[in-house]
Amino acid sequence: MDVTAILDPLNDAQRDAVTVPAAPCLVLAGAGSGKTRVLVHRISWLLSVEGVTPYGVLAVTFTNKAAHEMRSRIEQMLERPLGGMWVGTFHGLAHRLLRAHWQEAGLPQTFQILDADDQFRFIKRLMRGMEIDEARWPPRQVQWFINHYKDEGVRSAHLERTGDHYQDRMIDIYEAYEQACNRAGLVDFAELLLRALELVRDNESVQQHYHQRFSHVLVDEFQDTNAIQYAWIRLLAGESGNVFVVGDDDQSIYGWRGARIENIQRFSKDYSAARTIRLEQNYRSTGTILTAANALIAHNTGRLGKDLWTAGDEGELIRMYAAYNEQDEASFVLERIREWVEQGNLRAETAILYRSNAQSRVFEEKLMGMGMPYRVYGGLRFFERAEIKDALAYLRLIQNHQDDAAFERIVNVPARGIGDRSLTVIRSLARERSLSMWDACLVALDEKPLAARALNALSAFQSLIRSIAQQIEGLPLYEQVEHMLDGSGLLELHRRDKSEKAESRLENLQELISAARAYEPGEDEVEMSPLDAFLAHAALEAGENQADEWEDCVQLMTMHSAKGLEFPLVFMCGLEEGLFPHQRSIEDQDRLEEERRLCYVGMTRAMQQLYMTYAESRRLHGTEKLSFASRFIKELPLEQIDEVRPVGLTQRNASLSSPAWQDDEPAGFSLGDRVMHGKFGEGVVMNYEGQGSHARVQVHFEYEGSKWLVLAYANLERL
DNA sequence: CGCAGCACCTTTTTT
DNA sequence: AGGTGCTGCG
Repeated sequence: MDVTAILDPLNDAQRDAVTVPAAPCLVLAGAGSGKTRVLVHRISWLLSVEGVTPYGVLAVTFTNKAAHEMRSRIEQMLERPLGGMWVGTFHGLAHRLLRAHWQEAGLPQTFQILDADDQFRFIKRLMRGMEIDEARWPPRQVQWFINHYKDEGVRSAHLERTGDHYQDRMIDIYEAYEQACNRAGLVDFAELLLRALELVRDNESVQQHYHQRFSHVLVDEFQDTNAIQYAWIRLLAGESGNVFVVGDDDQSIYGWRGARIENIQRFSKDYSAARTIRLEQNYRSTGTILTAANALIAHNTGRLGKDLWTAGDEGELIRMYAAYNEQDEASFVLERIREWVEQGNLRAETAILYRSNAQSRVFEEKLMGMGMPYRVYGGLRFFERAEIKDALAYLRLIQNHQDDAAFERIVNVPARGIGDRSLTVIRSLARERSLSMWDACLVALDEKPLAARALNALSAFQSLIRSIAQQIEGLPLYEQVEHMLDGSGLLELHRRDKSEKAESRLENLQELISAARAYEPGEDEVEMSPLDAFLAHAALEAGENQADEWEDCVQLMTMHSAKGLEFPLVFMCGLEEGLFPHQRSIEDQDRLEEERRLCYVGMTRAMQQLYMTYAESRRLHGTEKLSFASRFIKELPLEQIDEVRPVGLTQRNASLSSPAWQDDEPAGFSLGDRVMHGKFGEGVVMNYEGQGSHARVQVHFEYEGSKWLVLAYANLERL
């Protein structure tokens, strides 16, 4: 391999990172600075210049997409397949470890993976069995509680009961959940990571093996790692290992699901010899966009610090549009897209970004109306559809009769006379004797605590599962799926249903057969049965967000899902206080800063042109609400902004001299100030408008909620 | 057992 | 507003 091919396309900082001598290294890679390129070239460098074998390399990402892309780009560069190298997601690799060492990990060989939805249902069922009041302990919160602690590496046994009834009961449920999962051979997403960590940590020989094996560990999107993922990296790489992590603290937007932005700071402490390399040259956006994005993110505190720059043009100003309402906002955006397309550009080059999914609606209606093709990201993925999950549950139960989650899901789908009454009896039997539902059925058939009719139904169900299991043994995977669909009655169930939805469900089930036919186990899955591998694949890689034929479409997505993508023309919509930053994040400094990072992520998606819009009035949850321009707009430098005025000026803020969103801060108060009010108590300044004696501030009070106060009368005291 | 009507909630999402 | 999930009835 020619070294020049690896180094020539790189700038100085990138080259530094790619060729850094084997030692811990932190690469702070700004948006659009060639992060993936650095990772790919780094690995190529290690393999072709440093003489590292693929076998010794571990590369971890968060998403399957990133993992696939990384692998294929390395292979393309080196012009050979890279057997032996571990490239995958945290969860995928953890799964691989657990499959390889299922005995040491204390799992049954046929253990199955619970996705978030499976886990939720399972928790709910479990709580019913425990007769826990779902109003006091909402299953959502229980799920959050369990995952939160698992993400921190804390098991129920580590938690102390303090006498706080709420907390203690949570721990009880957590404990029962762990037991139920163990009994059923089920592993949720957080468990994959925790269990794999414990496996490597507590098992000397396993640890030795992987330490020796992985001379180089590389991590993508490091700012998104949670506590356990970080522990995992340290454990696998060893204290002085060659860890090469790439991330951007300014793009950390997943704190709410456990990501620890502090891991970036911690890295330099834990690996004191670590070099830090900054990639600040941006290859994506215009100078104008970068200047504005830099200015915005500068409002955050505790950054590692980084300013993006470009060798390219300043480009056009950022266009700001104050819409009258959300309808007007959508019309404005779509009109601009129409012009863009008329000028001979692609629809697929444009993206409409918003903070929350509900905002897509207006755009969709209008796009539909004008016959413009579009694609909305997000929503249910293939393997998450109800009919597909039913089918998978059959396969799981066939594979492992102890799988209670699967059992509960399909025991009466299609209806076969096993009602709630019967199930309640079976559940309590299972609980009393620590049995799986399946085994509890066997006991019930023996002890007959139910009417003969119910018992017959249960017995028939078990025979059905057994007989399908028997029939499909040894068949090719897709025939196994085919047989199951037929034998279970699932196909028949949807065939009989004459609704439109049932038709698409049938199509999806057909598609499942095709997916099984097309499925090829990865190199790490060859030792599993094809069916187990397929089931794991379905859970870990839920499939495309939407089956997309490559039609030229306008792209609609949340700013979260836009991360990592780029578009020549970007619209950021709904930049209003309460929507973005979201109401729930406004009062907490850390969460507000995460919102600001999200705004930064959104802005840095734009290559050539960026539009930002807000609506002065918006219909949300059925009610009309007046709103104010987002503080993020006010944080952008005016020099980079071109205000697009509607033809007949907007209702409020009609002055032409200063931008519509820019009110002067009222004397003595700025956003985020803590204030005291004689009657309402303590609060935080959230917004302001007007001037002089008309100046008003919006204050969020601890107990009274948000209020608009006229400064001249309110007599606020700053704290 | 299935369906209809009603209360409830509503940020972001990957694995 | 709109979807979801639960309750109560036939």
